Amino acid sequence: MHEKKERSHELPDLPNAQSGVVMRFAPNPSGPLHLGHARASVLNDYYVKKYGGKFYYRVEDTDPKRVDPSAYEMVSEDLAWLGIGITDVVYQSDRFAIYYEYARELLKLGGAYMCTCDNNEFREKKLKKIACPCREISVEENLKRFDDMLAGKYAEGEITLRVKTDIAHPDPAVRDFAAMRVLTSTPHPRKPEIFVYPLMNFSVAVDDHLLGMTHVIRGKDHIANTRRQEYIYNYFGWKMPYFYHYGRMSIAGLELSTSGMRKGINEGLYTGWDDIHLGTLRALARRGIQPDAVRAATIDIGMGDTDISFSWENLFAQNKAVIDAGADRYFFVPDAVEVEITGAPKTEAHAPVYPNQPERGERVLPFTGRVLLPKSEMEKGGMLRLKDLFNINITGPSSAEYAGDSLADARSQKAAIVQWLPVEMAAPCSLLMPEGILEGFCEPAVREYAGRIVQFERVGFSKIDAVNDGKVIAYFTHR
RNA sequence: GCUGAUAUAGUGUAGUGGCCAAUCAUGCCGGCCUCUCACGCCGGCGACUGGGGUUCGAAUCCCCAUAUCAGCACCA
Repeated sequence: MHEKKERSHELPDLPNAQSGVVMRFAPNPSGPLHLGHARASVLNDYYVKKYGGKFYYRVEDTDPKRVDPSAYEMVSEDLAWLGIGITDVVYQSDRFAIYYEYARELLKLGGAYMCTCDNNEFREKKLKKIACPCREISVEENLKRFDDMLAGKYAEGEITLRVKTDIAHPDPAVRDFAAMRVLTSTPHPRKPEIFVYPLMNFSVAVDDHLLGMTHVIRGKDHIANTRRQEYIYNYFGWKMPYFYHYGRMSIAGLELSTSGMRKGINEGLYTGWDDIHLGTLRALARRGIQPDAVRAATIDIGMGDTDISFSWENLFAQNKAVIDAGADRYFFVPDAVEVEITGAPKTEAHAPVYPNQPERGERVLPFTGRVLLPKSEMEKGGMLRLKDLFNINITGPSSAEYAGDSLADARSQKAAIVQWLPVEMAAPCSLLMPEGILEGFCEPAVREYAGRIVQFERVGFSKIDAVNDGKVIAYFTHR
């Protein structure tokens, strides 16, 4: 009756994976992980768990301008929360010497050159399929320029290591792409002495090979990069990993870019990285979304290259399947009005903590004459059934009279069965929803649920975020 | 503009020439259960972007159109 269904399907097999795989999750440490990262990490993690092998968390911090030092720790926390099975951690900022070594090697192979042309001029030539003069300089001159670069003889922007591809390649994106440059304006938070930085395509190709990646699953924004990296593999005679590129994912009404979220935080639009309106994993966690639900929803989406608009419905449905059985039921009365009920006997209500499992116990709510009811229900007038108590007929904005105990009567009159609270047994409670804050009262027992999820009957699942001086702060999860 | 990719119900997904008058999940509607509009159960609704081909036969292959997306950075 309350068994969890297996709701996520299997992903297709990977080629040459039966004896194990080596994969990686390689984000730029610019902020905490969000739903987009969840897809990258979960898909790769799925296959490492399926086939066994290694899973690298590779920190791609080769652009000091894009490093937020606090992100190093946040990403690790987020990966742990998501249950990603990282086996090895690598910082690219520990590997500059390796990149220099392979860059020198590539120059010797004639697979790259040191370009001193103006960037904009190069770009214009490239679009016209015209090679720049630097492309023809000798290996010796290239190596000299390279050594001079490492010796600090070139200022920022004066020199670029370019990989020689095909200057007339039909795709302008792959023509002699940049692989290394000088950058002195921003010191690296971990390596302040460094001023020559590899660009993503170079460091990624070198590391993917050196670390022995067998399969790479990443977004389709990297399709052109894969083609570029292929040149590096070919120059060195390396074997390419299998590459997969999943499509773009958007979520209605959600900012998914780290820079966009940071901007919003700085402008005061959001309270922080875990603001209820954001798609970061920490925001989802705070709202009561479970890592297993994120995983299931992500695997359900799979790695198709179609662009998709991810919908909250699917994530919420997965999450509900995860949390329902563990969520005790309580009353929360939003926008409460105090109602005097006349003619009723002193009695008490016994409500189950979880209807499908009576053994979990019951909540006892005494009735002594005055109760709190949702304003919206009172305004309807007519008969109401106070759940697990008795019926009332509404006689005014804050008054009602006893109308018998019969549940059958309430049913036959189609009276709403509503949540209520004794006035003397009500804890103030703020329910934070994306649309705003719902003020009201809940059962005092909810104060014991900090950090856990309850279901407020007829309202929805809620994560109890904190209890301050007896006041409950809850985050609405979903219905 | 150039290069590449994709197009199945509201959303996500399965389907790689006949077993597809198309799968599963979610959503919505109806019913059952139930002192929650939860959980569970039953039933229903709802899709192959368009047009040409190829073939005995196409959601599946080819071409064109349209739409969407990605890249064309000294970001990742």
